Amino acid sequence: MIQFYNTLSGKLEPFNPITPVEIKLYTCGPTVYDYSHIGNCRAYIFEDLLKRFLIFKGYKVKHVMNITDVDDKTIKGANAEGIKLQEYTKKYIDTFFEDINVLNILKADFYPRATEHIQDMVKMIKGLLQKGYAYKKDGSVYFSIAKFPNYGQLSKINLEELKPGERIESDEYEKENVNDFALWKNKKEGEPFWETEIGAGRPGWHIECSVMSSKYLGQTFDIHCGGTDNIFPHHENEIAQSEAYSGKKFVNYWIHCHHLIVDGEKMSKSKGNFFTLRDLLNKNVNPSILRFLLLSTHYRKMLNFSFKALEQASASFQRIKDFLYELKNRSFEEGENEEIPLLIEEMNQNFTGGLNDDLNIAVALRAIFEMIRKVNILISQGKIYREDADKLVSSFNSLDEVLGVLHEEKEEMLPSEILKIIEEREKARKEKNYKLADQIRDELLRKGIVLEDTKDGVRWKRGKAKS
RNA sequence: GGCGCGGUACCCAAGUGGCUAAGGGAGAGGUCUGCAAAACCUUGAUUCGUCGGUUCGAGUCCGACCCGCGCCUCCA
Repeated sequence: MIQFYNTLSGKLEPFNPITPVEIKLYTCGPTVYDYSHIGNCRAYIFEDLLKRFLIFKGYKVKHVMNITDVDDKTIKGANAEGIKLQEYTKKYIDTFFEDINVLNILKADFYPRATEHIQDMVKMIKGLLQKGYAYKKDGSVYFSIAKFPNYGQLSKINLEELKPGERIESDEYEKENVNDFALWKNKKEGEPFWETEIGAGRPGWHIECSVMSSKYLGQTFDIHCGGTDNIFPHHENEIAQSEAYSGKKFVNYWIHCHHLIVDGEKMSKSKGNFFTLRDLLNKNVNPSILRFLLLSTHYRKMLNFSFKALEQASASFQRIKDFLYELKNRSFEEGENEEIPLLIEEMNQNFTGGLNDDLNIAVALRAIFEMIRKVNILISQGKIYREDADKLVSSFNSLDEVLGVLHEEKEEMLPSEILKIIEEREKARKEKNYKLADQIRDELLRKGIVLEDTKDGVRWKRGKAKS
């Protein structure tokens, strides 16, 4: 049985899909005004883990992720560069796809864009006007939260106690109630707009998710994900719009991941601790290791990113890689150990059991590390045979359908000059010229290449460049 | 102010009523090795922020307090 923490109820709940045939999943996608930062990456990776796990459990998943390509920030960005909105957002849409690809995130089935669903939005807004949930004012359309008594159910916010804040003054739109939110924003100087039945203007932010989720997944669907900051007001407003319009429950399970902080502080550009994925790749951070790090903290816990944490994750990750390398490359005798299938079964049980429990990743990873230790002991006792090694490798590959980190990148080739150097060293070793051999080894170490002399010959791997 | 999260070994971190408190990293010891490195094995908290309480029994429940952090109208 799978259970998830549902923000709506504030409790762990058994997961019961609307139809077991196919789970309908909606995840809040990027606003394409900048490169993905590592906080975005964490959210995407969490959603990917969730989705992969559901697939691993045998479900089909229909996944929709929106792309917000018109909003205050994209407009501002395009204007700042003096280019058309589409031209501006295209760049970040492209880089978004590059980023999720680098992180080995499974593709969604649909990536609907706000600008391509204006007519659908107009239709929903018209419906809300007709039903009396929305009103027009100075060319804009607002949702009247006073008409929706359940407002606040997701965020547990009591509107009477919500202090309006200073934002009212800076808001140039007139609303009946400060907490009402815009469904449609009147045309404004210097902003793109659409001529529609409800007037010339552009959509408010929340309406796109309500429209596009129901269009592709139906008016009631299973899971909606996002970061905790989206709970209020974005997701609260989505519920209000969608349920007012359809009269049906919008989403059964709201699953939110917590934020990421850097060195114990909120990540912000002004603090200089703001990292995009690109920044890290430029620092030669291995994306699999980054994925492993972002994956290994439970999604509802705040994740403290630091370069020290990255190093620890790297060492931990390397332990798994070394184990698999050993299984694949060591020469084992023919035969099999009947204990192995039992150990594999135990690992699978523990791994799946952990993830069943609200994606408890720590328990799942423990299952893997316990397996590694047990098998390493058997290897040192000579009790692992060729077939066992093969079975173990394929069992790890199977679990990696969920983790998405171990998959073998293409066998990396070293530059031929370095291969030549390694050969030279081998020759020196055969001639017992250990002084030269050690010299060469140190030289390669400085270049970040670690050599290991094993019984089955020399092995190299990437390490940290040491001076 | 409102809502919420967390404080478990040097670091990260699981565990939410009951055998000896997971796992990973670092450290230490050992195996292997020409020596190394790497890898592998072994090793770690009489104790779970503080103080009370409930209970036969609490890190785990209740209360108070201390500390750190996040969100609160467009930042995942």
